[in-house]
Amino acid sequence: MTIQGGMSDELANQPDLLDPLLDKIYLLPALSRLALKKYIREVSYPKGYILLRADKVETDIYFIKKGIVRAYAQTPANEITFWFGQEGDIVISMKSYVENQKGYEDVELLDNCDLYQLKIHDLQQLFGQDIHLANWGRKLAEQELVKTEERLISRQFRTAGQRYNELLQKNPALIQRVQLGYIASYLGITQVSLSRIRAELK
Amino acid sequence: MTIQGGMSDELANQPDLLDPLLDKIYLLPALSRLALKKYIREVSYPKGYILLRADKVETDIYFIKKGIVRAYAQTPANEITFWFGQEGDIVISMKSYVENQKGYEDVELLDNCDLYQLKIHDLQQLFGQDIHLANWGRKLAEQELVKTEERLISRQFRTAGQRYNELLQKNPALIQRVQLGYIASYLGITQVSLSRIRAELK
DNA sequence: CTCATTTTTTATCATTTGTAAAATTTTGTC
DNA sequence: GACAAAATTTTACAAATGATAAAAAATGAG
Repeated sequence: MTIQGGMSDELANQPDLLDPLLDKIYLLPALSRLALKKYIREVSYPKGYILLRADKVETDIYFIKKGIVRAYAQTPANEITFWFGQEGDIVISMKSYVENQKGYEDVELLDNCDLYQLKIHDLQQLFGQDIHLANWGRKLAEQELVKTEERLISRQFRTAGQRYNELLQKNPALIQRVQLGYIASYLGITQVSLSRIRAELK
Repeated sequence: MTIQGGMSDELANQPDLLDPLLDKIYLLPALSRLALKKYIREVSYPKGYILLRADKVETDIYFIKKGIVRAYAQTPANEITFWFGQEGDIVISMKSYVENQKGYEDVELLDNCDLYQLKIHDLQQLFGQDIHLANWGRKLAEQELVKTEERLISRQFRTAGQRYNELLQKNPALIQRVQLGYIASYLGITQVSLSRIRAELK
């Protein structure tokens, strides 16, 4: 079986991790899914690569096939990490995607990463043409919205110590994969404070 | 001129504040907008009324025509206000809307309020039928997402004092309309701390 | 394996923020 | 306008967090 269209051989030939990723958002009819996949290509970048830049209107969004990334913002005083992305997560500059404006964040690869790349422009064209893809895009935004709301609530309702424990429970792998300085920043405390919290747990 | 369909006379007869509210999200073709408005009705509730409840899967969403509301969550220790809504804002339990699950929040009316009410079920039906409404729903989620992200960033990047000043500048009316205890909670500090911040500004 | 570099922890002190209680101001009702 | 209730500010003290520096541990290159 061959798949027609602009899809790369690379993408067509390997066991497909993309389909479940797309369907997790919203179950698409086969034709709509194919139409979308025509515009998706796979890319790899090395550890340390800056995938998105705060001073730029980004033109692409990414799905993480393999690897881990962090989003951070530069402030006059220091640098604040406010998001980690792992396998299955979506990397978007929301400001670019929604408002065509510069975002807040740089996104840095903390590992060598394999990514699925998709042009925002192509996606928006599809939204106007295919009701299933329009609803897929709706669910994409809605699911990110719930996740973002959960992060906001966690931050507003829980102390840094509680949030660290929450992270330990829900995502123990993250703490193995990411250095504690970034995690402290993510929790909104200094690395010294995080050390104190960790010391209390022993 | 008469408008056919299920729209109430009340809604049809008054100067329409609803159209601009709907179009601000995403400019709809006339037919799609009419299809949507058929399911929207206007309701009023008094100050103190609890519009959404944390322990309930909510079935409706609301647009605020007139008035001001707050969302808060009950914690074992106390009550945390984490959102204010005013004219033009949308009141949704995102967990109910997106995942059909209980949310975190009660929403209390801080004034007598006029609201536009819309059943989530009806809206979701429309999303499957009309690509323009599907894209309207997409933009609704996307715009709320950017707003939520901005609240998260504000909270993570700025001190309570900075955030109070930001609020003073961007939304001075809010501070007039809402008691400071709620605003302190919203800023993530005690009322005593907020008093200290306000005292320093004089 | 060893050394240099980076990351994490520990210790000390200064600052900020919270808690509790009292004093003051504002609001709403009769 | 006077009173009661609610909201806000002030004060004093306690607890938590940050800044800085130094020690310890972990990581990585040769």
